[in-house]
Amino acid sequence: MEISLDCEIRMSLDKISAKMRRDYNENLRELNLYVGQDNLLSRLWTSDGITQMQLCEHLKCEPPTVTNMVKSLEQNGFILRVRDKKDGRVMRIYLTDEGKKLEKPVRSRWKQQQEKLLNSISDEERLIMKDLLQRMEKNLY
Amino acid sequence: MEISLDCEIRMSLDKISAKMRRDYNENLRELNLYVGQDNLLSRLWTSDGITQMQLCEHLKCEPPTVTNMVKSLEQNGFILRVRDKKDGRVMRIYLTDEGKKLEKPVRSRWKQQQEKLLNSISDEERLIMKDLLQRMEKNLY
DNA sequence: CCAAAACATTTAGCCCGCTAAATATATCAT
DNA sequence: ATGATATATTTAGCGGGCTAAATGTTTTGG
Repeated sequence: MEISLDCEIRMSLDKISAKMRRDYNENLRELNLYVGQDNLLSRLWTSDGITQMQLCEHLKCEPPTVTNMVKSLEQNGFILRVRDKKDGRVMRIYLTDEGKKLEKPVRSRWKQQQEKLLNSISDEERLIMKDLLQRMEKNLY
Repeated sequence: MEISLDCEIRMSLDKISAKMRRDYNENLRELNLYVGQDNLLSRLWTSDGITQMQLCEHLKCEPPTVTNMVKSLEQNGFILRVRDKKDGRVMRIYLTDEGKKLEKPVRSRWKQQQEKLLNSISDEERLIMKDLLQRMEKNLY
């Protein structure tokens, strides 16, 4: 296997993720969100009242990152931070009504961007892609 | 096509790129580089003396981003910024000897990370992957 | 020739993500 | 019961990337 081919895969991944990130960010600004915040909210739409540490694990990022994201989302009225009554160290994060309302428009934007990305790529190819990506993901951990 | 499958592709891409970025960043710290700076240097290894605008185009990022990266790389002694004599608006970027010396160790780290990512993925699969990724890349632009 | 438009870069200020260190609370072991 | 340790979060400060606005230089059109 040529090094150039490896490079092309690496570079393609880089470019795709960077471009997607920019596009999502631009797109989410209409909802007063920044890229990354949608993933945090997405976890809360499944079930809220979880701790910041649980968000860290889900988002695979560090505690200070969650602190900042949560602060911004709270200031914009999408979530509430409530100190746990039994364990005073813990903050539990709840969705506000405004935060719940974002689920539909965010999912719609996800779907739209996914279709743009996967345009002209067949169902079979999508399955192959999914498999390969998941194997690559495992390789990294 | 199920929305869930699209989501899995999107999420896998997200996770892979985020993890790769973190790993590269950690790895490059040994060379006193930050992730992203390797790509800028990589363009210069091909040929230096190019302008910041040309770096913008190559890196597909905005002028202020290049300003900051270039400032940091200059402070660390890897590049030189020289004002163009014919067009006083333009800064031309040159590699220092230290900057040139980074090519080998950076390429070695790229190769290492690529092999980690593509571990257990056959040559045929790599070709398929490359093709699919390049089609996806085109879709975004 | 000179004012207006175009262009390259910089500055200021965000957010994401990080690390190191600080803070606050809870638990554990003596 | 209390000092040490563990855990959750925050603060400070950095770099990548962005936008909006400022600066400085060049080009252009009347």
